[in-house]
Amino acid sequence: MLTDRQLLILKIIVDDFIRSGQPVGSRTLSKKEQITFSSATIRNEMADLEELGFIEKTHISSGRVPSQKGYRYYVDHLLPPFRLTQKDIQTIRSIFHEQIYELEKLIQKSAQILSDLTNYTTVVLGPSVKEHKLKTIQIVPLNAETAVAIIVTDTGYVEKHVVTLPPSIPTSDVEKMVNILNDRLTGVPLEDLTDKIQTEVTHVLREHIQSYDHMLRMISASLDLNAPAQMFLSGKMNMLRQPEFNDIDKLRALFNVIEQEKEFYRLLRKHKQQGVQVKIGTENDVEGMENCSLITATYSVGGEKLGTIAVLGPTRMEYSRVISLLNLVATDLSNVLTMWYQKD
Amino acid sequence: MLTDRQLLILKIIVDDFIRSGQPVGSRTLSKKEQITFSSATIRNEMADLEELGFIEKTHISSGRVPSQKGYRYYVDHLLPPFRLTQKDIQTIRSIFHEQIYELEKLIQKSAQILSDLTNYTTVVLGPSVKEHKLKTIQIVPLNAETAVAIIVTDTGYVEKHVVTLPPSIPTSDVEKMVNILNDRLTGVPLEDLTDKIQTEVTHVLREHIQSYDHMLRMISASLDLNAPAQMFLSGKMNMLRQPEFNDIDKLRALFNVIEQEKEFYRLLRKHKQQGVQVKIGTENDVEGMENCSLITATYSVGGEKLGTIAVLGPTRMEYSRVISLLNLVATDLSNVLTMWYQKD
DNA sequence: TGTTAGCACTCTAATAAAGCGAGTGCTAAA
DNA sequence: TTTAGCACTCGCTTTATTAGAGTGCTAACA
Repeated sequence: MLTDRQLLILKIIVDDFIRSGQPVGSRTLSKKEQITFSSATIRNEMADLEELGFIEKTHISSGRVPSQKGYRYYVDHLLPPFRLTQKDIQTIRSIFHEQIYELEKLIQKSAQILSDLTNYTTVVLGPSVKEHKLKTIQIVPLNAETAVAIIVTDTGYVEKHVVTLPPSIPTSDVEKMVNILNDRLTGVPLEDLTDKIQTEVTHVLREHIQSYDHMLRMISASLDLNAPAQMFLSGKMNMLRQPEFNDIDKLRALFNVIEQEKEFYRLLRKHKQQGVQVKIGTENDVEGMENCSLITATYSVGGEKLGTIAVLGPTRMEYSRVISLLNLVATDLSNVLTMWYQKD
Repeated sequence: MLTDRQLLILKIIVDDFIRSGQPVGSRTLSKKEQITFSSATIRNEMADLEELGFIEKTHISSGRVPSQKGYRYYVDHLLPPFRLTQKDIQTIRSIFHEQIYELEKLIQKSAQILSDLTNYTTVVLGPSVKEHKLKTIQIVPLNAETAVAIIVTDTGYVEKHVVTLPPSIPTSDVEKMVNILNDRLTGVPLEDLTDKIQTEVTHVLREHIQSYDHMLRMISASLDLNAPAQMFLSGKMNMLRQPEFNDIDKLRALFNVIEQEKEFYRLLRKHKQQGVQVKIGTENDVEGMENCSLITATYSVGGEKLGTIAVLGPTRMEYSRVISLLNLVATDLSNVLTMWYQKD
């Protein structure tokens, strides 16, 4: 559909605009060494490209700027191969050289490095804990009335919850209950806990424990894990440095979205299959993100998706570089996690 | 030193400027009902006030704006009594009506409500966990090589740390160790743990446990609590709405400080004694906070300071209202916490 | 037939000029 | 001591002007 010359021109326009942020004119283009024809020819080609919707003018006599469709085509067909510098690679690898054994910390660190390297914002969707299996439940009484209920999963995830104890319950009962719970529930995925308690634990408790109903309510409350997967954002303030958000109103609109987090949650969850995905401008279908692109990748253990890691930047984004960086982080992260969890 | 009339004028200028954000001229002032004299008189008085350094002009023929000294005097001597609305009071009280049993959540909620009510940014310095006493240590093995070490304090604070286990250590040894640690260390303030382990636990462990040195190192690592007290920020983005930060560069400078967090840590720790403290502009002695004021208050249990809660806003801040709100939150928070911890 | 030089034209952004209005300081009168 | 009056200052907005970058179109060229 597009001639080679048109592709060349489109590619250079996008590259140049991503680099400079300025609309690209025919004269500027004609000076590029890859270009062997005159500015007049370029003008003709640009008029065609504009008619086809790949580029647009900011005003009637301005240079051209990639349209959303133009970016899309660029990302799909024209992306120049990008060689990460050794320094970038080393910076990323350094995350995994440190002795970090906690999933959350590892994820946070990844997000931070990625946002530092790209100068954009990184969003990570942590793994849903629902599928993690219970390792142990502990109830630590603090005083006569309150206790901390602690849940540990096979992945090392720890959740705590301060609860009230029934008045004057014997300590032995608490211990008994903890034993029963651990006996029956170890290895059960967190999302099934409530059911399992209903079907298997209630009747046992009823036999052995005073005021078992209060205790049950309490334990159910602390197991109320309808909490969505954790999300980590890093480098929000990098957006302050993007010239497209020099306008305070655009900035406000953007941060409204960013602070919501809800939308990101939705967007990141959408990404199911492997590989890197690029969503440009309105493709994200979020108000306030018209001028942003979101590049997402999943990380996984042994092929099974754990979560999503994404970079948010202006549509005028260094796609090539960001995709490479994101890819590296995601695969490294997956590798490390796969190693971790294959030990079991 | 200042005549009553000068005080009146100063007060109205500050009030009006805080309200409107516009320099206040003699004509505007003369229309206020409290003012019984002419604009010419006001001009004379304003010239004096300016000479004394309480107000300044933004340019040679502009209205007057409070100087830092002016704000200082206003806060120290002219603060109008502020009656919180019933609605504000109820909103704040609602924090404490909910069944929250966790210190962190309570603090976060307080910060959030305070930033919502004021439209400024709230910073809270959580209690230092150093003085909390150990309730229990648990070590939950995850697989052959790793385990989660969990520390619970008497305040319900939980800290976890994933650690590596010595190769092929018997489970019984881990249990033994946990028993020994709990035996010897329960009730010890966290900050003394390392010492206590050195003096009291090492020799016992040596007798009973294989590869006790690895275990010791491991447990020490997970007790490495030189982590500073937690800090919570809420409502950072409220600053976007302050007209003084409409300028993108000022905004950047401000967020540089906010994101650092280090400076806040320093500032909030400085506040030792009871009561509300107001630091205006350069009084904070932090680059980038010249246009900001920080109002701090401490919260405490039974008179003993636990942490600090603060509101950050532009120097053109609703001092009266913020002080009242902050006061209410801090005292309510103190009351609730005192109730909690007097149960022991 | 595709390419290019040339040119008139358009529009932005930067700069200058002009007028308005809010506010000041000073003077002289009450 | 207070106030009315007035000349003056400056920021802000509006209007004009200009320079420059870029375009589309036409006609000539290979």
